[in-house]
Amino acid sequence: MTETKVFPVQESMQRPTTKDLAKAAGVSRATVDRVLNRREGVKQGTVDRVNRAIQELGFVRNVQAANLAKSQRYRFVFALPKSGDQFLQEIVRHIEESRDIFAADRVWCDLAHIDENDPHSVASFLRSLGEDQIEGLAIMAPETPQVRDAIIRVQERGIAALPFISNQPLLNADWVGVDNSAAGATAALLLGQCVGGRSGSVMVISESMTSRDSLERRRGFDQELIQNFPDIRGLPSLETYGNEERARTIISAGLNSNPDIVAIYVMSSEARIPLEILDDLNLPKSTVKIAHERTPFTESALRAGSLNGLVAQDAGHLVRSAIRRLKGVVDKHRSFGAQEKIRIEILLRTNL
Amino acid sequence: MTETKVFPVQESMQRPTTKDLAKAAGVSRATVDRVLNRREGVKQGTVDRVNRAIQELGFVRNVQAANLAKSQRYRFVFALPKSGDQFLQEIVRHIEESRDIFAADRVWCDLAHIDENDPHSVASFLRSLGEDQIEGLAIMAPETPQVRDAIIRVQERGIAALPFISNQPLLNADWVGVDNSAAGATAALLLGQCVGGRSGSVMVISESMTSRDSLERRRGFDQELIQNFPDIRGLPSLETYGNEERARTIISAGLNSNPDIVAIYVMSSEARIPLEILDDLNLPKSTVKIAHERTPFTESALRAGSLNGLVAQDAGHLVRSAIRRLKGVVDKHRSFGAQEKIRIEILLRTNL
DNA sequence: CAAAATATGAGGCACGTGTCTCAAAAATAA
DNA sequence: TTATTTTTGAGACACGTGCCTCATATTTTG
Repeated sequence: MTETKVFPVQESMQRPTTKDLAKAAGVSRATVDRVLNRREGVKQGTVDRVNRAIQELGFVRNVQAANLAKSQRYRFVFALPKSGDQFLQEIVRHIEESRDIFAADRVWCDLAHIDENDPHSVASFLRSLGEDQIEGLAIMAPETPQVRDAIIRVQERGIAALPFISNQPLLNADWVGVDNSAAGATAALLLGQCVGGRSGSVMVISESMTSRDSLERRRGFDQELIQNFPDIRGLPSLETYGNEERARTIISAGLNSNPDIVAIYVMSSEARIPLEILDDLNLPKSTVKIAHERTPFTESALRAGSLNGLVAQDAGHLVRSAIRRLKGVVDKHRSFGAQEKIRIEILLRTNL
Repeated sequence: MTETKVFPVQESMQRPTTKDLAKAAGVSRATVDRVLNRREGVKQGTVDRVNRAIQELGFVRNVQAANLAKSQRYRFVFALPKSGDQFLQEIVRHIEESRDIFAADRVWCDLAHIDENDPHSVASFLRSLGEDQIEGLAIMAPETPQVRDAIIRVQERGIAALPFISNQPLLNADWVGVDNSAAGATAALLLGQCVGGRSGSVMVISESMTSRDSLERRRGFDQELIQNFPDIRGLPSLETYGNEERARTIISAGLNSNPDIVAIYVMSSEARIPLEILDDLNLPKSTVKIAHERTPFTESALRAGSLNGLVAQDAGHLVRSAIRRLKGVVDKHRSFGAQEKIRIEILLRTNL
């Protein structure tokens, strides 16, 4: 049997224009324009007639033409913490890559470094953003009343604002990032599976436990461990504060005082320092190690077998998703829903 | 410290137009157009001058304006196998979702069902596609000389063609899908981890082993198992041919004749039938089960704990990536490289 | 009822590029 | 040199929408 299928062409695939709309609704193009762009001074009855015509014809505004007419540009700023761990460097790399990828879509991406631990300075940065300068903002900063309010005010000024990686839960807008509690649970499940029935305790290393993200991650981790791996006990989080000296001290101390450690969970996105320290301390080969985020370092550790698994969010997806969503907000797109959800990825040696 | 940053605005962020290009190169807009669109009859020296100006100004063609001028549309066809397993249904669902998402970009997606096991009919379908009907084609069909040639001829007719999910390796174009060998290896690694040191054999269930995809997956699976889990032995693949009766028979027979089975690997994307049969046969709870692809069925099986893990490719990403790539080819975009690579996902209960 | 306010229409220009045509200039051949 | 061919320029129109002005039609108010 021949599977020939003739595709509908020409007329039927020509999308209706505002002119068609005007004719169908029995109004002028000017009125159609007034309705489409929600201008004042149109009778409700007329608005309804136009909207009905939109429905019937399946009219979709030609965003390209509209952007052309408006000389619309998409100037976006990624506001990222100063501190330059490798994960952040990956993010920056992808932002720079995106510049080329989205250049054809009239998207500009700029970087701004903020002092994420100083809400005051972050807020003042946000205040400095005018809608004549940018159309959108993706911001990675810990949740703070001050910052949250500043973000709301940015939005009120007509700028699309999107929490990025760090959620701002009170801001019930959508955001780009993963569910940290689920990420922690995934780490626990993966870790538990690798431990494979042995019993003992897990060392948990974090840069700091002050942010909501860290706390959620830890909570998700503990819950999963308690429920499904009763033989594995999570130790209190060791906080390195990003300080290598301190990290070395507390990690050795932790190992000495807990001889039953069967696994180590490096919870923060800066995995390099703790992992390097652990390498120096030559642990038994059977000690399971799980970390977060894919960086050149964690990737090669995984390949070398000195790391069992990685729970990660795809830096490229994060960046591109943020751009597409900001663009969607500017274009007044409807629902972006699940399609842009960031997955919690599990990376093993075989699926890098 | 206040983190005020003033962003460069206006002129500097106005992308140069063809008019600017013409002025910079000291030629007319007509000549710029001739160079940009590779028309004949321009002296090499002039071409070089224009190209130099493009470099210097960092000119990027405004695709939106160009498309508007050309009334460019993107009519794409997804040619998919008739057989309607759940994974394929997911793909179809995402294609339909994409219609709305990409409508604003003037993208139409059509579906065509092909008889994937009849290369002759597939080729004749491909022959029927004219460049006046569609701009791009994503095709999921097993590799065959006949099909491969037909695809090449489709491309020669000026239609963007992209192997979709099923690779056509001899066609050294890029494609959208995952490395099946790595996917198999990942399944093995995950399975081995879950088995956790026990020894025994693995039942491998597949719909059929005729396609290259299946063979590669199996090969990747075996290699990983042999290298890293010497205590686990992979049994010969059981082929169901999509027939439930047959599946039931061979699975029970397999279980009876191999009492040391510690794990089951459902290799094909149609996991529902084998898994339902396995549920009926109440195996020991400790039997590890790994399958491929996320569908409503496998998802709930994972949630219920009757499945240990899933190795999947994100159906939504596959579809959207295919659309973006076809669009890229039509627009003569440069390199899409790694940014659109489809990941091999590991799904556990916690990261659904 | 007239006067004022509101609603709609007609038409034009702009956005950046593609695609024509026709004329002029430059290079090449005779 | 002149005749011919090749290369370039100038200009116009189109694409679909946004945005503006001004005039006319319709409704509301006093």
